[in-house]
Amino acid sequence: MLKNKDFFQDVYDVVRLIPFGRVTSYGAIANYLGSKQGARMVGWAMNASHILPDIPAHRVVNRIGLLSGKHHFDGPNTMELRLQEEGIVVVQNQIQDFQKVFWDPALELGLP
DNA sequence: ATTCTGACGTGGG
DNA sequence: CCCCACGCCAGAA
Repeated sequence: MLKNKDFFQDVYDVVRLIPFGRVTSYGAIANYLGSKQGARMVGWAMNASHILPDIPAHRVVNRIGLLSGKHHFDGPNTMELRLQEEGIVVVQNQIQDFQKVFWDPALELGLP
């Protein structure tokens, strides 16, 4: 994956690769794309992703497994609901067994 | 042009 | 444990 061509597009590509029932973090994606400190941009990319289809933004949370972006979905519980549908347990915006469901692109896909 | 604000993360105190 | 400052960069005011 070449970095800094279309950062947003790269982010979308990675997000699309997140397997069903797994989640990852903004920082993990940023790290995979070579911008270790660019986690904020990943969040910004998600913000713009709501227009695009097939972007499972609900599978992207912050580094501690907190649903920091739930307010950007249709309803206040949409994100949590989608995760629950995939078998992920969420209690008060916090993903349970976060380590188990965590999917690291740099680890699973290999460093670019 | 300048300033501020984030769906973040790390490090220091 | 909590709080704060910094780095990152795209948009909005």
